[in-house]
Amino acid sequence: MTLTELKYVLAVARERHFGRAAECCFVAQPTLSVAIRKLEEELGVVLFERGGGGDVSITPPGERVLEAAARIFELVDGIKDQAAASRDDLAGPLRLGVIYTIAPYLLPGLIPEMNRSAPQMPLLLEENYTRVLTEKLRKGEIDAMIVATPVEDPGLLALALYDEPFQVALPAAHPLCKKKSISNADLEAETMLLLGTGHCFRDQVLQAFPALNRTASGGLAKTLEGSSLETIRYMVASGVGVTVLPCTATRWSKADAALMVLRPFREAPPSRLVSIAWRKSYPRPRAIEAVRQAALAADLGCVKKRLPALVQRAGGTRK
Amino acid sequence: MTLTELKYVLAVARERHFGRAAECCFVAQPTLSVAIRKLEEELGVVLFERGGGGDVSITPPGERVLEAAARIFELVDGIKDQAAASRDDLAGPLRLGVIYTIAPYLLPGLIPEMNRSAPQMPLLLEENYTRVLTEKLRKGEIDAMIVATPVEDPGLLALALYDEPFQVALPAAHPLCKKKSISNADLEAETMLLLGTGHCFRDQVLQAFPALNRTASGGLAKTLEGSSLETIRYMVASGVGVTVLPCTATRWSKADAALMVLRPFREAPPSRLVSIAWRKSYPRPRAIEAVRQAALAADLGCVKKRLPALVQRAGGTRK
DNA sequence: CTGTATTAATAGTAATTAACTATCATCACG
DNA sequence: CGTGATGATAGTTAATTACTATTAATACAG
Repeated sequence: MTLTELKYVLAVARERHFGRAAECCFVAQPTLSVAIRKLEEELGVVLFERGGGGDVSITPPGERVLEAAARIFELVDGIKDQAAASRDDLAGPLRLGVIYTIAPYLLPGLIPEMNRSAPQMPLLLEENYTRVLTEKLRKGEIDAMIVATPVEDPGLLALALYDEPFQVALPAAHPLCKKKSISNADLEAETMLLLGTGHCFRDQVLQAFPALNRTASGGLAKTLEGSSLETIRYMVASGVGVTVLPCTATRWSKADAALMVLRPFREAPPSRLVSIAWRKSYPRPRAIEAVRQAALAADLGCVKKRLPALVQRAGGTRK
Repeated sequence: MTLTELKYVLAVARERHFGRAAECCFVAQPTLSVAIRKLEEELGVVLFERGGGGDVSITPPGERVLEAAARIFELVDGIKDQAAASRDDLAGPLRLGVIYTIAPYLLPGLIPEMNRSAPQMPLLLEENYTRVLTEKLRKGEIDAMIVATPVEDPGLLALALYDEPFQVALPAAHPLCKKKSISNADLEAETMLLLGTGHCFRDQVLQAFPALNRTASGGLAKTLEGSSLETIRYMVASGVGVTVLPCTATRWSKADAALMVLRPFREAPPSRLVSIAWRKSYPRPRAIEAVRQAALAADLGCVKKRLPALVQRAGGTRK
């Protein structure tokens, strides 16, 4: 049984005439004769009674085939309609994961931009660690992620969004406030507040200032498990210690500004590269591109936007 | 879009693996790759995400195709099941027309026989005139008819069932009762009770005794419009006149036997040939045969059953 | 009754489509 | 880095489908 045969059955039943039915189907009459006889032989049932000179009439079993065939073609049309509706990459939800240290600062600018540029594509958002997001992305549990580490997974693609320099945040009363800029040596002598393990930003700060990594042995860094950058910011404001923040996390209120001071690095400032990543096989590339464009359009203050040309291709180590 | 393609979609979705899905479908793996890509291109939508080394996952639009495809195959299976059920000629109702002067005498014997030989084939019965039944048979409004005139319609086939001789029915007090048999001359002198126009039996009696046809000019025949043979029988019993009956209509009760007498014809007895007819194109020949066998098996007393060999082919005049 | 027109079936051929074998590209895993 | 597994691709063969031409059967007109 084929859909073509069923289509012919519908046409013959409708026209009650093989010749006219053939015209409707844009085929020659013998095509219908052969196709319908083939189906009749397959089913072992005569579907039409060909009355010599008179017209063709449908038999009771033919009637039943007809009903089912009509419903089959409703479903076929439904498939085509839904496919046409799905053809737009920017339709249907996109599951987007964003790491903890980016989401609160990027999303307020990204979401309105997406609502404008892709109103038919609701974002299903998830905040999590890079490691978890990468795993979920691989498994297809999310469709894209925005992270701040190089994405080297084979099977994933990534594009850089922006470069985010770090700055030093000091309590307003801190002695270092007197300096215009902070040297690495200055910083390494302070009590540094850090995010808990798992946060990539913690690792990035530790990598930039290896000397901080002396916690166990009398420690200059203080790890705050289960915290967020916002929590750390409040602790700085209350004078507990100093910290390093990505610049997107440094746009605070006037009230906060009275309690905290920002200082640039004297030496080459550390920074992190924020990228969007997705499965190489993900079938909606334009959806990714829309998110990328929205991220580039979002007002993030201090960051250096990356041009499309600066593509960071994942799976880099091996050629 | 073809049913084969949809079958492959179901298999790949079920197995999440092109190779295994191909095995399930008893085809080679490239067949699936090509077929599914063809469908994806036709729909303009990616149905499966082929994840490099990992397994295959289905996309949201693929999911929707899957659901529709599953329902399509339910309907396809339904078609096959119903076709299998319809394959038996002796299943499903048979619309049988029988003329007024046969039905009351044949059906009491035919129906139980049919219930025995074809219990899955209910008979939808209609009593009517030969002319009306023939028209309905041609139009496909009934499937077969039992009549007593030669069926000459091209497009129809017929087989003789039995030969039904006529007999004379007289009121018990009638002078002719004294005779052992009735001559045509005797009969033509009597007041003959006849069915109304339209009944073929009326015409057959008039044809056998042309002298009766003098109604207008002082009439020896009395036409009873809208009556049945039973009504005529009662009128004979009440002494209104004599009549001629087919022998199947002469099996009456003892009470009736006290009021009416049957006499054979002296000369070659007139008779009528009862046949079953159907459209040449009717697709259930075994259903017709079952009715024919049941009619031959029915106990009709006096008739001469026709053997299958004595086929009366319709549309006879032209070779 | 005979020729003509109509309609579906059949035969034979051409075109299209589907499937197979062999091979390749990609990626996961020791 | 090889090795094994997986899906894609290429080229060929087989099967199916559709077409043209013709036939058979019937209805209809003269």
